[in-house]
Amino acid sequence: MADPLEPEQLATYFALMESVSLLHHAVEQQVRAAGGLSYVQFQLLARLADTPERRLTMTELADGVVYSRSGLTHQAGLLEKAGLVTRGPSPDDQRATLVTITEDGLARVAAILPGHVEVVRDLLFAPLSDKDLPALGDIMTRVRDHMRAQPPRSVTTRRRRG
Amino acid sequence: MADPLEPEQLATYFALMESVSLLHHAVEQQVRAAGGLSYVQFQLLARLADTPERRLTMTELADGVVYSRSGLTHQAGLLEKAGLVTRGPSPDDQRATLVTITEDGLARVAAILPGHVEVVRDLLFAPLSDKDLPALGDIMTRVRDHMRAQPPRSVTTRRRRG
DNA sequence: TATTGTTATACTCTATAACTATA
DNA sequence: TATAGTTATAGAGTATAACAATA
Repeated sequence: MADPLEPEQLATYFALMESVSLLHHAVEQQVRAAGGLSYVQFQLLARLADTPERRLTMTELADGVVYSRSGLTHQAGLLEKAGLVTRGPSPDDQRATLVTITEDGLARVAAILPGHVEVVRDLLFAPLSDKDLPALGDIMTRVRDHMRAQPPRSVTTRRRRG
Repeated sequence: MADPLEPEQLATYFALMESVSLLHHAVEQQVRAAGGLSYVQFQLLARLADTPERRLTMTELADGVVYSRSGLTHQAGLLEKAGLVTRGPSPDDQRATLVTITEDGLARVAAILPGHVEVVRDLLFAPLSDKDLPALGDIMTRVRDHMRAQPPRSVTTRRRRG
């Protein structure tokens, strides 16, 4: 289990991390320039906009975007202060908070999206062939699902070598 | 140019970003638990360790890891204070600072690496087939090289639609 | 003039722990 | 007891602008 990665694995890992770092940096700038939001805030809004009901509980909203409850509370507070979402109690579960995207929030997403798509296309998809797209999509979907299924693997839970 | 991404592109983009976000979070925790470093600090050390001379100028060191000079100065200062690197003038260019990894720095990298590799293998490579690895490596290498070749694309430089 | 790097500063993000309230 | 969320707080990361020194 302590075997080193093969050189090809290592190179692939590094290429993946650096590519996404560069892409993240680029879209972060675009989102901030076009909409005055951080990428995390944009992701949260985009997620809400993509929901039929246009609302999610805090826990649902956090999933995959933010890794601490307090962090999400903070970001949701900023979005609410900016008038892009509202927060209210859930009828189903009195403990839960329903976050709903406002018209302004939808407009903000719409204002950011075209430029965002342009950056992603120019940086990520431009160098890919027609064959690469489904291959990458298939691989990354599988990887994501695998990671989601993993136990949180928090440091405290982590077993050191079996 | 303002055409939306095709659904397959969008799904691929999201899967890529979420996967790497999860992976980044996991390795960040591993690096901090095993070596008391942030991922950026580990990347800087690993980069130095991978160099024949075991030293690079600040500018060379920054490349692809950090996006502001002051940020690198800050991180290099932390690494120096921890005794993991030393900084000194370059004989070739009096303006440049040569950053050299110390024995302690090399030992720190060595202490982190096995667990790091384990996390990467378990999270990223476990769900990949023998065919997927070269495919992903090829694609991400191409994407990275393409992004590196791009003009910085800073917001101020960015042209809006040709 | 352009480049390398540092400093000072300010801001954002994130995480931890303690807490309230509901299931 | 466990879960949903908030608050307060502290720490780390990052970026901007002004600066000094060398090419």
